[in-house]
Amino acid sequence: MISFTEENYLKIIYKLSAETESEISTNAVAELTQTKAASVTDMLRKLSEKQLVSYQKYQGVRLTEKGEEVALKVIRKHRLWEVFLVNKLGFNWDEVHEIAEELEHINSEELVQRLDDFLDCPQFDPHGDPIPDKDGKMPELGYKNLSGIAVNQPVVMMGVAQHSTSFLQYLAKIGMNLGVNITILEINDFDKSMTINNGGNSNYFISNEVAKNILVKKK
Amino acid sequence: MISFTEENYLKIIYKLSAETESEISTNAVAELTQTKAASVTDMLRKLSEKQLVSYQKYQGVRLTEKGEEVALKVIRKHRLWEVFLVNKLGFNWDEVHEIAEELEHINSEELVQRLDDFLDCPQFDPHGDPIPDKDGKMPELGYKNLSGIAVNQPVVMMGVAQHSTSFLQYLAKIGMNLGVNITILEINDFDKSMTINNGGNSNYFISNEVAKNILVKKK
DNA sequence: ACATTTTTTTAGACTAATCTAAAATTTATT
DNA sequence: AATAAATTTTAGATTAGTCTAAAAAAATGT
Repeated sequence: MISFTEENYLKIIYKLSAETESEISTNAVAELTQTKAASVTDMLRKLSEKQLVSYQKYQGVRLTEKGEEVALKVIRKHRLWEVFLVNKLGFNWDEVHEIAEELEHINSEELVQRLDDFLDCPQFDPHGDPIPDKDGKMPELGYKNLSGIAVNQPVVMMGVAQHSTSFLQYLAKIGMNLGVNITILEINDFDKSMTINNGGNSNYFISNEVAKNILVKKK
Repeated sequence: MISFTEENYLKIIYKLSAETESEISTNAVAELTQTKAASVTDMLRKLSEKQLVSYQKYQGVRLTEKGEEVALKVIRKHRLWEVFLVNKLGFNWDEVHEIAEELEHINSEELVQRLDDFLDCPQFDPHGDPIPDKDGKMPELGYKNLSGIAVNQPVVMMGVAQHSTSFLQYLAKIGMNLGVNITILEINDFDKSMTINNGGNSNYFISNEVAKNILVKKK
């Protein structure tokens, strides 16, 4: 049996692994789980005993195949529930993360499968994140973040790399929704902030911090 | 903050209260929570401190208004999710209880309200149990159990008083679904078992134990 | 009414997940 | 390479929810 808490640790280690090649540090996990490093150490030992992670003390942690499988199931559930909340219940994309954090731990393979069918087997959640399929296969997308795109290269917004309510609300306010066409009009050398057009009459000025968290593909 | 576990205790005390006028005994709670009496005593003291129940040691327990409010919210969620699982995801009525036991603890007023709307504000769950409204008001129904009905009095099946998988599967197998017309053809004096017709060509013989758990209204 | 049985509570212990403070190890800096 | 700084682990404590065994109270049966 894998507890609610253990599932959260695995999910977080998975997410950190997606950003780094190397082992994940105790502190990095502590930050995302909102606990102290000492608590993480205890949990890593426990997960290691259960063969869900490979962990040597002071050397960081990595998911085993079994651990990755569990993490992907949790992520699958999280994202499917988000689709449900937005597409069926009419929530906005900035309102669903917290609720999905709870729903992702409901245990029933049958439920997940039926939910998937009910939603017509969506490939992406409301933030553009890919939804792993039944076997944990995650579509590789090759999206880039807006920060690496050149001036005048037309792109389409496909997702976000950050899910905080405030960030999502900000994007909604300036009309940055999934699917909009974006062109960078000018990039400031010193801080990489940029002026963009996203289809409307007026242009927007955004910081590099924002651009880094917007995922796009070339047209 | 009210924990998952505390919510379960309150729900169970509510259900026991619906069957009895007097205080609920520690043992009765222990049986339904699947814990030992000693654990129940501890929890009752805790709930009492939180003003969710009124409890004097050795004197049994009763919900306060605040406690009843919480219990009704949990029951509302449980039953709404059951409607979702059956009406939207296509589960059978005997498959949903366990899953709803988990879903009922998801915390979000907004979610409950939107779910309610999405399901067209149902008044009854798939077992015929009434769903409390937003303010905790539970429609009084005056259903009787089949065990108290006279021979030849036509009635309609409206619900069940027991939710075990095996019982529900048995009912489904003999065509006892919500809404069917039932007539008692004969009652055996010694054990109150009975022969009934429920609309089909063949009649069924059911025990009093079964009859007691079938809720009906007169036509 | 008194003894017996049943129910309930107390006392003390256990597990999971967390914490703080101190010790150990690794990494960075001069 | 030695020392300082940062990170990670250990040790010991805490909280929620549970348990068993023993004690206390209530209910039951002559």
